Amino acid sequence: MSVSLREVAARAQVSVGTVSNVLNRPEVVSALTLERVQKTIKDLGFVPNAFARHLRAGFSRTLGLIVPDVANPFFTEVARGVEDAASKRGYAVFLCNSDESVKKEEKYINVLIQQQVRGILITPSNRDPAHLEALLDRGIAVTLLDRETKSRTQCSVSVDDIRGGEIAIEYLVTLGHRDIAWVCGPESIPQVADRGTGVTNVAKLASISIKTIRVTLMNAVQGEHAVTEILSLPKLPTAIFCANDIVALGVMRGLLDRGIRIPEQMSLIGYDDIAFATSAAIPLTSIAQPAYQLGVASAELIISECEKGEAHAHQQIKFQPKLVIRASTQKPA
Amino acid sequence: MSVSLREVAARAQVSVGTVSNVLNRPEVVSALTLERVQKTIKDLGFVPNAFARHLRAGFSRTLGLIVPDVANPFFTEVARGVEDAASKRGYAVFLCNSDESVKKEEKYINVLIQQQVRGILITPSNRDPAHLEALLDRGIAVTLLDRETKSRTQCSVSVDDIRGGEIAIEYLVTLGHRDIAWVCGPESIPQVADRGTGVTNVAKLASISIKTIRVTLMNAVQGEHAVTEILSLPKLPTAIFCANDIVALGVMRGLLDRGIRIPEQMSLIGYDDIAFATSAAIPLTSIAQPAYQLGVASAELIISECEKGEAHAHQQIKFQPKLVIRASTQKPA
DNA sequence: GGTTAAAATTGAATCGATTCATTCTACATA
DNA sequence: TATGTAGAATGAATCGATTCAATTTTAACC
Repeated sequence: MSVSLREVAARAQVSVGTVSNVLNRPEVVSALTLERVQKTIKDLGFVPNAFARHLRAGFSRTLGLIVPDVANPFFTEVARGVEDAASKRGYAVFLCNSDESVKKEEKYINVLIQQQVRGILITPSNRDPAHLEALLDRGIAVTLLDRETKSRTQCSVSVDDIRGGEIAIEYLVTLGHRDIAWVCGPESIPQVADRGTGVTNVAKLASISIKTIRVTLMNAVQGEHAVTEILSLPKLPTAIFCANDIVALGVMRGLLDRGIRIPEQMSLIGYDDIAFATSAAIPLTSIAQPAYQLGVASAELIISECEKGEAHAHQQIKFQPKLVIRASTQKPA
Repeated sequence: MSVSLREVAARAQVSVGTVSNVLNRPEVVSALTLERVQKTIKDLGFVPNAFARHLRAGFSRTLGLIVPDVANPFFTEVARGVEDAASKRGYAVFLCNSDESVKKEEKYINVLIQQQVRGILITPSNRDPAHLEALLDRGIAVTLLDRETKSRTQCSVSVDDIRGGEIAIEYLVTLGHRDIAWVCGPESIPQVADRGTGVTNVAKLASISIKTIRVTLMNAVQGEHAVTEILSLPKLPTAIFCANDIVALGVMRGLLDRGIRIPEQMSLIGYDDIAFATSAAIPLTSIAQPAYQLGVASAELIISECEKGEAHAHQQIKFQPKLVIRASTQKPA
């Protein structure tokens, strides 16, 4: 079936130890032997068995990445960043999709433990990720992704979601809006909660009141449904801020279907600034997050933790969101 | 660090063989012992080391999935299908992104060999995936994804891209269009080539000539660039068919920027029917492919191949594409 | 040629779960 | 009491790469 190091050794007339040295410490092998063994490796098409290697070493060069929804372009970008950075350092990545379900998340964590991953990058589904601490005892590093932690036993890479919420509402207020609806997902999602906090902060300062519409899932269909609720509000808002772009695109569709003009009759802001925001019916104003950077930073952080061990200092990296103005917002009528 | 089976055995006062039996053949263990050992496993938080297990077994329960672009929602959907199906059967999946580069693809194949994956699902970047045959000698099953194969040593799951190209042009011709532009990617991408064949087939039948615009990468920016080329055509087409939705969205933006109205002045069809096609500036008519199904089918196929071994009969599954009509197409002016 | 230090090579032990031939137990039957 | 048998439990050998103490080879010098 597959060629083992032992066979290479036999064929090249050297010991297994030497072949191992050729692979891992070529500098201690004589030039002649090195060349001969390398040729044999090539001839036989030998690829070392990562299982055996890591079984002995006690750890692997694989990472796990658990995100709530790969179908969301924001997380796809994050995943690309993680992958690129990991692959550059010789790490392979298991990508898992928790679908915002705590149960699925736990299942995947177990799978990843079995696979002996060296570290797990996770955007946890529940607010209090205490169960993650247990991983550390297993020697598995954990870095929170798109989520801040107060715990000093983990790294985290996040974007300032409170500030993001603030920026959005500040911008709308500056435009002159005073009746604003905030379409958000479950309070249990920390990103949503934080953006909501930002919304409230600014609302207080500007002494306006903001209507909260809560959807159960952050997808386009739910966004479309939210429109009905918005339109039945006692006082019609002049602007809508959505917890992410996907929901915003749903809301947009709902509004346009009912003949409501954007931005003339209703301004609309999303969150994430996914690539498709530009191609939307009305190019969508949004709060941009450095998704790819988020992925890269988190992968580098966790790999550094894996390799430096004790010498590693846990870090909390926080990126800043940015307002990207497009056609879906303007002054209220 | 991590608890080994040996420690469980010691603590439960049984032999390692018995613990192993508890895990893999509980029916041969007496009820009393079974319970005691299971309790110990729980107490100690023991999770079997997949490396050691698979090293001995000679194979793993992991699959590799190599796609040209995870950022493309079509492939994201495929990946979800693969993941769901694999996870249901207890398999973990490495997701790799080849970026349409043969070099990256080869690099990932090597990584996957090292990780001892049981099978690889791949949408190959080059047309003649001869190098994949070599994987079979390693005992790694290979299933082509979104790509047909004539080779009877592999399974394949694909969508009839020729038919897809035909459907699109047939529809445009039926509407009355006779001047059509076909915006496609590199000829080296088989899906593109096949769709092109479909385009040509129908063009011949209807005796119309179709202008081919080739972009180097299948992304929105390239689509936008293609518009310049289209508009400089000696005879302006009345309809454009794009090789995928992402490119189509780019073309749409390019057209709208220049004040060309869709569909009044120009009809536009995409391919893939990604979720965002609905939310586009002009909801996009597209050729739908059962992406999720594609993923599920391919994962089930390869797992069946892995587990049945010789008894497995290689299959070529082919799905049919479907026309989804939205607002971006109508009769020519 | 002899001595010694440095360089190169060797190969048995190891990682942890599985396998399977062997041993042990319990219990029914002669 | 002796015998047979099914059921349960055992533990050494195994998978393949790595490690490292021990050994062999090479080079350098007097």
